[in-house]
Formats: sequence, C-alpha cells, structure tokens
Amino acid sequence: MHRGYAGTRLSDVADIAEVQAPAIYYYFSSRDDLIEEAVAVGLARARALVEEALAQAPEGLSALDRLGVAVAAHLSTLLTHSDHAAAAIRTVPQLPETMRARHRQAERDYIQIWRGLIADARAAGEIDTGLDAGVSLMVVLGALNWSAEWWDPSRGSLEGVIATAQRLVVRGLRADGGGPPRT
Amino acid sequence: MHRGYAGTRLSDVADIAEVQAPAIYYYFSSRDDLIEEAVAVGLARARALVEEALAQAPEGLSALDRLGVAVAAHLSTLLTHSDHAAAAIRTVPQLPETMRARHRQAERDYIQIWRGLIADARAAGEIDTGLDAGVSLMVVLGALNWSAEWWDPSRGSLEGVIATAQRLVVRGLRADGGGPPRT
Amino acid sequence: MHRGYAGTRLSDVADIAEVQAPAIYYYFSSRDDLIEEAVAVGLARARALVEEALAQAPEGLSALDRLGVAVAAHLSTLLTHSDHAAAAIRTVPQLPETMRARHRQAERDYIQIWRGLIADARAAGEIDTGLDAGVSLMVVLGALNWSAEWWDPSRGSLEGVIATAQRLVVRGLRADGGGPPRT
Amino acid sequence: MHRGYAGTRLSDVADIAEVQAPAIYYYFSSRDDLIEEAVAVGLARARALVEEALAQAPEGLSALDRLGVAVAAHLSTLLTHSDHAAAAIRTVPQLPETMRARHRQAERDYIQIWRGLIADARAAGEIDTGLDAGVSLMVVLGALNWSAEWWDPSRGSLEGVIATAQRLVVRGLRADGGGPPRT
DNA sequence: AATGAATGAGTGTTCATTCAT
DNA sequence: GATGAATGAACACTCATTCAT
Repeated sequence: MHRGYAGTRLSDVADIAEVQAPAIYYYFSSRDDLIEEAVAVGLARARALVEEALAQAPEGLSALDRLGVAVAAHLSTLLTHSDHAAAAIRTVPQLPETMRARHRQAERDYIQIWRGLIADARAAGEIDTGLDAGVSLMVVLGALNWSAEWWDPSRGSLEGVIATAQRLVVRGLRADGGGPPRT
Repeated sequence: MHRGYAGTRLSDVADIAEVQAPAIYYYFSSRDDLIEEAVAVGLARARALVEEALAQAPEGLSALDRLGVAVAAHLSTLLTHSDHAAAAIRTVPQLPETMRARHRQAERDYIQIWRGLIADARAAGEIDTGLDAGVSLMVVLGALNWSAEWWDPSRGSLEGVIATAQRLVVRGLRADGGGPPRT
Repeated sequence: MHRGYAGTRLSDVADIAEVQAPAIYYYFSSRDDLIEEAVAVGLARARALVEEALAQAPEGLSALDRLGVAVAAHLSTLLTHSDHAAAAIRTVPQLPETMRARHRQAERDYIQIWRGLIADARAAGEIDTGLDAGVSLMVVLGALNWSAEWWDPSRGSLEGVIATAQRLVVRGLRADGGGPPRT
Repeated sequence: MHRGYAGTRLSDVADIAEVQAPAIYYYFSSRDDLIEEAVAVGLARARALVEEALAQAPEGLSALDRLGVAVAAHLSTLLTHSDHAAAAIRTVPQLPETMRARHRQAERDYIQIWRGLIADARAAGEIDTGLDAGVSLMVVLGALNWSAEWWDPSRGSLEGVIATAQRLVVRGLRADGGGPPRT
C-alpha cells in the first residue's frame, strides 16, 4: 500500500489475502471499489480512534492538552494500530479526482474534529494569536501524516516519537506569556 | 507528478514536454533513468535553494532564526519555485528500494543541513531539551513536505503559510524562556 | 439468446432458471452440453410442430397449400410458441464445427420434411420449373428464420405476418397459370 | 466474423491483419470502436453497391424488375463482393442496444431504398395488393440475408442462387392477372 | 532530433468450472 | 439439489520500449 494508488497491484492484495486475484471480485466489483472501501474504512478507523482517545481523556485537561491527546492517538493509529488507516490517509491525495470526491465528506468530518479542538483552545486563549488557525491545523496534520514515511522502530521508540511530536505541536501552538488564565 | 512514482506515465511527461513519448529516449535510456535524474535534480535544487537562503540571511541571526529561514526557503521551494523539487521530495519514499538507495546520499546531504541547524541551535541553548533532536527534525520536515498535498493559493497567501509554519516550528522547538514547564 | 452462441453466458441461463450458475452442473456437464441439448430440443420441437400442423391440415389440400401450412407452423413456432426453437434454429450456424456436426442429422431431418413438400408440389406440377428446388427451399427458410430478428408485436399482428409470408412464398413458388412469362 | 459480436476475439482480427493484438489500439480506441467502424463501413458498402446497381440498370425497367436488380446486387454483395458487408448486416441484430442505436440511421437509410422500390412498384400496380408492404420487405430482406448462413460455392453457382432468389421474390410480390396495365 | 507504427510484458476483469458444505 | 467461495484460462487493454525512417 505504500506504493500508492497507482502502484498497488490487485495481485499484491490477493497475495496478502492468500487467494488468487479473481477471488477479490467475489467481494468487490472492481479494483477501484476495493480501494475505495479500504480508504473509507481507514478514514473511519482513524477518526474513531481519535474520538475514543478524546472520550477517554481525563477530565479537566486544558483544550491544548486535549489536542495533544489527539496528536498521540493519530500518530499511534498511523504507526501501529493500523497500517490500514495510515495507508488510507496517505493515499487520499493520490486518488483520481472523482474517487477522492467521494471521500471528501469523510475527510472533512475527520478534520472537523481537529478544527474543533483548535477552536476550543483558541477560545480558551491557549493558542498563539499570531498563527493562522487553518494553516496551523494542516501543518500539524502534515507533520503527523508524513511520519509514516520515515518512522520505523529502528528510529527510536514509538513513545519517544509521540512524546516529541506532542510536545512540539503543543508548544508550537501555545500562547505566550504565563499561559492561559486558569478559569 | 502528484500521482506518485507508479502513477506517472511516460506519456504524461511527453505531453508536458510537448513531444511524443519515444522522443524521451533520445535523452534518457529508460523511464527509471528519467525519474532518477528528475529526483536527483529536484533534491539538489531544494538543497541549493535552502543553502542560498541561509547564505543570504543577515548576520547575527540566532541559530533558531536561521532554522526559520531554512523553513521559509524549503516551503517556498516546495510550493512555488519548483514543482520539480516538490515532486522529488514527495516521490522519494515511493521509489523502489534499489532506486531509492541511489539517492540516499543526496537525501542525507540535504538532511545534514537541517541537522546542523538544529545542532547549532541546541548548542546555543535555544532548543527545548525535552525534545529528541532527530525526531523533531523529521516531524518538522514532514510538516513542510506534506504542505504540497493540501496547499493551493485559494487556501491563503503563500506568505501567510510560510509565516505560520515558521512561527509554529520555531516556537515549538524553542527552549522555554525560563518559565516553568506546565504540568 | 439472441446474443448468439458466444454471447450467451451461463449466468444468463441461470438467471432465467432462477438458480445460481453452479446449479446448472447438476443437470448438464458443461455449457456446451447445455447448449447442445437446448439446440437438439429446439430442432425437435420445430420439427414436431410442423409435422403436427401438416397432420392436422384438412384433406384435399394442394401440395403447395400444404407447404403454406408448414410456413405458418414454422413461423408461429419461431415467433411465439417457443423461443426455444427459434433460438435453436438461429444459433445453429454459429456453433463451433464439431458441435454443429452433431446436429447435422437433426437439421437434415427437418429440412427433409420441407424437401418432401417441395418435391410433392413439383410432382403435381404446381411449382415454377424455372426455380432451383434446393435453392428455393433455403431462400424460403431464410425468409422465415430471419423473421425472428425483426418481428415484434409492435410491427403488426402475428397473423398478418404469417398471412403475408405464406402468400409471398406460395405465389413465389407457384407455376404460372398458363400465362406467358413476362419478359 | 461469422461468430457474431460476442464471439469475435480481438486476437482473431489481429491474426487476420497479421499484427499483434495491441497494434489494433493504434488505430481504434477499443474493440467496440473497431466493430462499430466495421459495421458502419459494411452497411455503407452494401448500400452503395445496391444504389450503384440501380443507377446502372437499363432504362425502361418495370419497378418490380428494378427491385429484382436490387435483389441481385444485395445478394452478390453479401455472398462475394464483400465479406465485410455480409458480416455487418448479420452482426447488427446482435449488437448491444446502445451500439445498435448508433447504426439505426444507417439501417433505416438502407431499408429506405427498398421501401422506395416497393412503393414504386405498388404505385405502378405491379404488386399484389393482398400483401402487407412492410412485412413483405422484411421477409424479402430476410431471405437474402440468411443466404450468407447456408450458401457456399458447393451449393450451386452464385448466378443460380441469384436467379432463383430474384425470380422467387419478383413473382411472389407480383400482382395477379394479366399484370399491370402497360401505360 | 523526433515520430509513426508496432510489440511484449503485464494488469484488471470475465467466465466456465470446481468443490466443500 | 443447490449454493457460497474460489480458481484457472482467456480476454481487452495499457504502457514502456523498440525501430525504421
């Protein structure tokens, strides 16, 4: 799957599934249909895992720390819990336009979660007002998404990566000064 | 080019060059050869532009601010100066291993520049010691590299993107100004 | 079935029979076996219906009028009584040679009936002696067989088609009533 | 081509053309495109040959005899001048509906010639008024078209077939009695 | 320096057929 | 008696590549 949309051969999929290529047509009506479902499931998975992590986060966390929780969940999804989700996220930009359009809503839904986290942090005065919120979000997600391209266990522990990414993101976004007033 | 290694057809290249596909063989001995050169040139270009920006940076800049200069140069290379460089950087991870190996040195050379910038900043005590330097670097480069996947002029001015990314990165890396770490 | 030998898929047959395709193998050992039986039954049916019509024809009919009876029976078989027979007749020429050979006898048997009718009419002096009997027969059968390609109820009543075809054939074959041939 | 629409393999065509199958795509964009052009050319050929024969027919021929000329031209086209035309005519009814629709006009144009011949003969009182003109036309064309299914040189000379078919058709259609009043 | 024409290797897809249940 | 699941052979089609011009 790391070969991208065009590079993923149906026979590769079949090999992994340990069946012959035509058997796939018993379950999917075409290669595109298969990829589409894989991406849809991957996106849904990523979203579900992040939402779950947020739901299980301890009460009383600052908005920015909740964003840190999402960062950890997204990264750990991408890097371990599911190749599936990682492949989906990285594949989306390569999809042919008509196919990508069909996932736009799922993409938006996922990004919406992040937008909400940033908006909350902003409302709480925890975010540097010198940053463009929309751009910041994409930069942060980019940092996370690209990680699947370079990280492998030999490059340090997963926890180390998560900790560094989290800290980098949270402190990069944080408002100056004494921090937000505790309300 | 945004279709990745496998999705880029020789005839696409030919179309852009406004020649017929076989004409390419007058200049390159194979598709892989063409891609290889394109990637090599792209990587060299990215490196040259960043080095040039650093050379032209005003004296007396702090190490971290120099890193900010590199961020701006890398981003503007990626997003405007050269599709070429952008494509190269994003394509590298998709290349077949034997081909990627041939670029490993160029990749390392480029990353080495960044490593130097971070080491300088660290030596100057400007970088948060709670961060893993290697991981931070990859996270930062990821944030920048992924930008080509989502940015288009309709998403805000290039300058705005650069400013936000720069600020986010620099402040994310910066050592606390003596303020106590938040718990 | 109007898609011909090659165009008829086993799953089409299964759909009509309202079973799944593999169920067919309980009754036939292969697709070719199925087609072979279908053609055989169809040819037998056509023959039986024509023979029956002739047997039930009123006594004292002229030989040529008996041929007209056969025309009506063949046409009505083809167009309504049995898609089966129609399909069989039209499919025969498309069959692979080895398979067709196995039906040659049935084809001959059927044609033999017509040959007999023509011979009788000829013996009775009712047929234009300027016609080649063998060719005439094939031309007449062709006229009838092709009808399944164009006729549908919206093109006029079945009775109208039969009446016109019958008249055309009988008068086309009929010996002149002593009138001089037109020059 | 006698295997029909579904039974015609691209590799068969390639074999005849003495090229490899993919070479066909240099000239046609798909198998259907190839078949479509073949059918279009075949229909145009049939029409052209019949029109030419009519144009070259001696002056002063009765309307019915002109129809006989068309019969001869159609048959000789089908059986010798052009496998192409024969294949086209016999293939049309097997085409998928959307493709057939694209030829409907050409079919109509061709049939229109025949319709005109019959209308002329009818206006001249040369045609049996007991016949339905539309049905007669289809019956006659069917007789001719089917001939390609059974005729081969071993079944008698081409001229013999044409003569018999012509006589059968013309006398079948002809009005009774002393023939039309010569005006 | 470039192209028209063609090819061979491969890829997605269809379909008859098998087999365990 | 029938089906769900799977397979292998064939087919249409794509694409990098070659070669004569």
